[in-house]
Amino acid sequence: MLTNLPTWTTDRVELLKSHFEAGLTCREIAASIGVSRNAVIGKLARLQLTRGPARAEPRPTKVARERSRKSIPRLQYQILQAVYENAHPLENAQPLQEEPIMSERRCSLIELSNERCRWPIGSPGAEDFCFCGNTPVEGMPYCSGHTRLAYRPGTRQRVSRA
DNA sequence: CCCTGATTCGC
DNA sequence: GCGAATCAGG
Repeated sequence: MLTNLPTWTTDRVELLKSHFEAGLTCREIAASIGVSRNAVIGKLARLQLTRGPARAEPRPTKVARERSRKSIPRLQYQILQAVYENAHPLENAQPLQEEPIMSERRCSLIELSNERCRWPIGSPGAEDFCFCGNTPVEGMPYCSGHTRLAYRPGTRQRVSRA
C-alpha cells in the first residue's frame, strides 16, 4: 500500500478555494474533489475560510461534556431497578446498602419548598405518592441521605438498545 | 427526518 | 495537519 498519499495537494487546495468562492456547498466540493465532507470542512477551517460568523458560544470541550454527564441525578425507580438487578445471586451481602433514610416529614407536591427534600417516594400518580420533605443540605434539592443517593457517581446507566 | 457549516481532539 | 465525531441550527 502507498503510505503517503498527499491528500491536500496544491491543485486540490486551489480547487477547494475556487469552488468555495463559487458558492458550492461543502458536500459538493467534497464530491468534486473526491474527499469526505468533513475533510473539506476541516481544511477550510484550517485555512480560516468561513461563510458566516463563527458560532457565538463555543461549545464545551469533550472532557467537560463527559464530566458533566458523570454525576447526574438518577430517578428513584432507576436506582431500585439497579438494586433488583444486583440482587439476583443468593449471597449478596449489601451491594449498595447504607443506612435507611427516614422521611419523617413527608409532604405533597404543593408543599415542596427550598426547605423540603424533593426526593419522590412511591410511584408518581399513585394515591400515596409524596416527597421526602426532610431538611435539605444547604444549596441542594435533597436531604443529606438522598443527596448521597442521587449524586453518587460511577454507576453507569444502561441505555444501550439490544 | 433530512440537511448545512463549525468545532473538538485523537491520530 | 488531518478528518471522524459531534455539535448547533435550518
